[in-house]
Amino acid sequence: MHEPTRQRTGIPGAMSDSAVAERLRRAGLRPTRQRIALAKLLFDRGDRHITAEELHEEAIIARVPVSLATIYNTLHQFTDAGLLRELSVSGAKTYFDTNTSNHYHYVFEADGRVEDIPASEVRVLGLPEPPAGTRVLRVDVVVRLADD
Amino acid sequence: MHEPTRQRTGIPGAMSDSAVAERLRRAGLRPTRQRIALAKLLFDRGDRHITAEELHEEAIIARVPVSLATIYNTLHQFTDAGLLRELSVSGAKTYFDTNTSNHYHYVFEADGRVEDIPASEVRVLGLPEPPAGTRVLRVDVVVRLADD
DNA sequence: ATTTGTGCAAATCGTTTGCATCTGA
DNA sequence: TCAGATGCAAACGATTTGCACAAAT
Repeated sequence: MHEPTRQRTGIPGAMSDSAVAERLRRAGLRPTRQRIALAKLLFDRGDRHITAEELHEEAIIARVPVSLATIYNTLHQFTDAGLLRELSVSGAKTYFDTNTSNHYHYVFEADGRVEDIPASEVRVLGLPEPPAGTRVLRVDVVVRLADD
Repeated sequence: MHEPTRQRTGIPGAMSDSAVAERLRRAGLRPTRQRIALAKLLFDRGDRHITAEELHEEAIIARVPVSLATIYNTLHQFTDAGLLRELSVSGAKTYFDTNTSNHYHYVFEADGRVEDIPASEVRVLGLPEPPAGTRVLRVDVVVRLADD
């Protein structure tokens, strides 16, 4: 139960409020209390896939009272600002991915969990030209897994 | 009334009721009026991607009064029976694909439309072994397109 | 006769919106 | 100050569910 983790601050996270504020500002977002708090929850822990509901709970636990509406607003603003990526991967809920770089996902059908496909050299070959008048925004690859 | 055309055309469809009934029976489904009617709407026209709402409208137009609840039930039963494939591809609505073979999709972000990637030699290379205790159900590839 | 399917309306779930109230630059 | 954020509750759209009724074997 205890990792050799010296300090939970060796993790990517542990940005100071002002560093987070600066990051938000650079993204064109006014650094409000809620946005700073949510940004820290989102980005202080490396790559994660999180739903609005989950983030809301974390916020409450972290004693950052935010309404669900604000969570949704914030997630979408962060997405528009390029800080997050939206994953539409399983039917119902929407996941937000703190890793906006090019990568692919596992989806565990058993519980709907989403995870990155690790260290992969995954490549998609043989894609035809996109239809006239359109351009490729991105290519999503989802590997659906069932319990063995 | 009259039977203007026995087989509407060379289109895949035009299965007789009894042929459809047989197909349902083979899939382990009791061939009821509604299921037969819906199966014909779904499968008489080659590959399609359709939502519950859309199928409901088609059914009404085809003078097959079915409730939306039954549409949902039927789509899921067909999916469980392997007659359809569920596509969770864009946030809100769920698409059902009458083509259950291995193929990939375009999603037009502009309107959420889904289409098959045509005649493709698409291959996904470099996937790692699935995590212990799991097996790959399938690999989905979605190419998201925006208007140019 | 028994089992299974169907229709309806109400219920649920995730998400969005309208609006009055705050807050940060 | 004052545009922009936030909270709340009501609104929403897609899907599901509970239960009385109807149809298939």
